Amino acid sequence: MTTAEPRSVKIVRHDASVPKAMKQSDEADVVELKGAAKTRQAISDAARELFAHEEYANASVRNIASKAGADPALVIRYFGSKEQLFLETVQFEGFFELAMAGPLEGLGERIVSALLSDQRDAGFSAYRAMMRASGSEVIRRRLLEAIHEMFVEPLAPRLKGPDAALRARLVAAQLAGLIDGIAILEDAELAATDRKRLSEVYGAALQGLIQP
Amino acid sequence: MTTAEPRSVKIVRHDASVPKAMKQSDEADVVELKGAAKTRQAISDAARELFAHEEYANASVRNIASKAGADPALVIRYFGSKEQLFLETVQFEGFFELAMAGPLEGLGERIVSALLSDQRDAGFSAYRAMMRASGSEVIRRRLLEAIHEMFVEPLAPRLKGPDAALRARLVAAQLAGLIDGIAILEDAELAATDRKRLSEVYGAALQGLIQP
DNA sequence: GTCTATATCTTGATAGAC
DNA sequence: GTCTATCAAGATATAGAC
Repeated sequence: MTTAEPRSVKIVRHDASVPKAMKQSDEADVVELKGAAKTRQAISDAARELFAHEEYANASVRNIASKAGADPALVIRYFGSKEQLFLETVQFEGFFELAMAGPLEGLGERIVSALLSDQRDAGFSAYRAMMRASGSEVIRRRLLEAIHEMFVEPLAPRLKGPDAALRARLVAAQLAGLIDGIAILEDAELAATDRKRLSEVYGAALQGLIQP
Repeated sequence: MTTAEPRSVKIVRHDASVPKAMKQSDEADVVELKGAAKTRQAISDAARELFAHEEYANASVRNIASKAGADPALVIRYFGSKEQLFLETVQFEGFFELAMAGPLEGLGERIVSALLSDQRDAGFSAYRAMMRASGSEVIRRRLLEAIHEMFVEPLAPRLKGPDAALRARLVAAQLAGLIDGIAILEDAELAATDRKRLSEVYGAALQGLIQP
């Protein structure tokens, strides 16, 4: 079943496959993967996909290996454990940075809008996967850290008035609640709502905490 | 091939030391349950407790039975399946009704305040349990129904202005995000925040959707 | 480097003795 | 009514042949 054919695949290498040594060049260089590196990448991709759409308990090592066209034993061999594999593959991307970069005026609407356009991408999936796996303390803490890094830390220093840190954290909470409804509970009415309208209405609620 | 060796590790029966005062609930404890009804009740209580604090996959039938001091076979016998047991035990209570009953003025703050005082009760636990088990479509739908019954349906008809139904749904989303932070991710900073201050700040954000 | 084979454990659920 | 005994399936993880 597995490809004994020595075909190589072009991928963009991030820091995921780099153990500990810091790369001097921070450009994402395109490399040709062969052998173990290729297999490892295939496992990583398959894991990201399965963790995103399946339940944590259901995304088994066997299923991941099968989807990757690799052997289950290699999954453990390369990543140590299933939980470690989860932590290395399920990550957020900086898709809020653009929205966050602009002025405080209209920021609430831009954040919601950015979230809604990510619907098929990594943001929703990572949050859903981590919430469903939040019985694990390691994963729970990872998600909490991500929330602080993505929202509270960039946003809090910019907010005027009292309780800036608290308000920044609560903006993140508002967003989390929206993801709960759309991406986790799959609320059909919410998903069917016009994005622009949703961005306006909910964005105004966020804005109420950003500029009280 | 199960263990032919007579191991000493077994399920400890608590018959000799049954904790009579397990729950001090002031409801319906006047009736002494006996036999099957008593066992069923013990299983139900243990399940509610375990589903609330453990991961769904980790709250096994065996663990539930062990905690209830009953036999694992009886769990299935009485409730049919693990999922059915979940649906029969994990339920919301109407703890928002009081807050919802008052005037629209200050409703946001009252809702948040009601939520925060429930911290140890059924509301938080049920939401956390259902979110973590949201890989099951049945459970996912149950939670979505509860959100609509508790929030959208009572609230939407009272809201003035456009998008009343959407705004009511989004108020529920705001609340869900707060529960995510406090009860699921166990954000220490959020939990340590003064309740009154939190009710005021986040309540104002809710109020922005209730009375735009 | 990869995969076959398996060890070990746990799950939900069932059958039948007591 | 309760529990012993067990099933069949599936999980993670490991050892060692190729």
